Amino acid sequence: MSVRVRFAPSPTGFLHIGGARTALFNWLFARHMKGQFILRIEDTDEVRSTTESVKAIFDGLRWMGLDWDEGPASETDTEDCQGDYGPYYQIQRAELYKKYISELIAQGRAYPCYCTPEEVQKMRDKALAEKRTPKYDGTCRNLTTAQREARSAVGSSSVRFKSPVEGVTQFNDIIHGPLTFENAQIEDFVIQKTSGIPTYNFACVIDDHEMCISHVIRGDDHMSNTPRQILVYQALGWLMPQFAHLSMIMGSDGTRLSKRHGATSVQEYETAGFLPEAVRNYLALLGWATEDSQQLFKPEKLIEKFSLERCGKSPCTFDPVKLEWMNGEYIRNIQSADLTSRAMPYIQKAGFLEGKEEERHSEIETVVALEQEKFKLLTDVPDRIKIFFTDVEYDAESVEKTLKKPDVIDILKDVIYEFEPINIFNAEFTERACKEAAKKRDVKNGAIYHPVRVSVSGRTQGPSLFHMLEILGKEKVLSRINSTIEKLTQGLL
RNA sequence: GGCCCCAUAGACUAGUGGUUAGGUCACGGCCCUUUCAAGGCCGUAGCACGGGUUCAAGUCCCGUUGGGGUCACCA
Repeated sequence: MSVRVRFAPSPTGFLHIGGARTALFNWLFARHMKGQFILRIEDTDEVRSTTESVKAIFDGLRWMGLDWDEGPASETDTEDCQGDYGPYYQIQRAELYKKYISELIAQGRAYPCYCTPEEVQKMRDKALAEKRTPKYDGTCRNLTTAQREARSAVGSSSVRFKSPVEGVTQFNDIIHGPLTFENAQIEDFVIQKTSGIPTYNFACVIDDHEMCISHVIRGDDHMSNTPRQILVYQALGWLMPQFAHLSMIMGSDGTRLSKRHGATSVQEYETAGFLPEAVRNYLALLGWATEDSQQLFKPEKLIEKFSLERCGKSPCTFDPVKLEWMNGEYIRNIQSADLTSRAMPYIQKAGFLEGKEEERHSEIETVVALEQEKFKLLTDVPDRIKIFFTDVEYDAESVEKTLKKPDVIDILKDVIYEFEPINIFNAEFTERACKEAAKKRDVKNGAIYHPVRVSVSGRTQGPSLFHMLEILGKEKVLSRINSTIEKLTQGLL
């Protein structure tokens, strides 16, 4: 039997980092097993589902590089899909669910319930007040045909699944092993709302079966839903898929990852300058590891080595610091041309090239390459390369530390004296010239280097000095140093 | 509270009865270096606790504690 897995988000918000991890594990498993990865939109929540969320989910998955073999092909046209098991929006599969609801009612495995949400809520409150487990009391479970007819004449109904009152429901989770739940704990849950729309626990089963899903890989917050779903499989006489429940991702304080832990949507990570392959690599390591605890994987290696059996059972904490480290690793390891194109949107956003980014592409690439090993985020790129393209912005602290020392003006003048005759203004000759200046003044090289750095770049931190000078060119370097001398003389710094 | 799951350093984890408990991030030190990085070397730090089983337990069993999940006409 071929492997078919699905990612089935409900479109009620952006693509959350936890959802992205679930999608990734499904995708890795599908690719590893040479199976199918299916995207299904679970939009049975009529009030919270939005098309913006559908788009956000698509964008997030595409950015992560998680392509789906079957699923919606368009976020706007819900009819448009790829794959033979569509439609992939649940709201369009209403007839299918109705068919099975009728079947279950006919078999006596489900029944219409005329209790209103308010009445049910009252039961719940009462149970809680008496410290009992809230559970539907079964008012409508044993109605006679006559009673049913009478009640349906005056009002519409929801449909409840008739859960067994005794026995246990078991399944063998790929990650957790054998799991057992007592049926007595499971109430007669609603499978069709009064609106006629099925609930999650029902629609999910119908679709997983109809779409021939072989493995259900999802967060372990769904673990307690599983016995309910299994009951539905059994009632319908269907074989159930294999289940694999992934551990939850937590924030640094041990609570469920949420807004107050910082960025939680993959879109925010894109904006912050992360590379999708780094995010993917990091997320893969949250709850999964190889025998040798390898950290960095080429994309095809991740697919090759991934296995559900090696997924961990315990919850894990999301660590943004390690993600940043990993992003830096990826940035260092791609071609500088590639880095430059990926950083381009962030450079454009910074705005200092005023729309001339494309025509100055090769210049940019040169300086990006110079600084490549220092970037952790793509958003670091504009900040580090800016000095090559804009006028010097003097950093107050750097000025204080290096330009406010005695003799600095004379030192800079000496440097100009040494630089002026240089014809080939490259790293080698500028370094030689600076050393010469140091020698003549009988000072340490650093006494020359630091003032030069600050006068041409405005700060103490930056690229390798002589390479920076070479790229800047003789004309710019001399004019920046002269301008610094002038400002110093006039007391403007 | 009921039910379910989980438990190796601050974080992610390797480990399937016999290991000096390994790797990665973070942290500290040293080296390299004009700066910031990167890199190299070294280091601090861990089997939650208590009972069993066994010649031998991080590893198996039970309990305790702690953490998480879930108890909707949300998914």
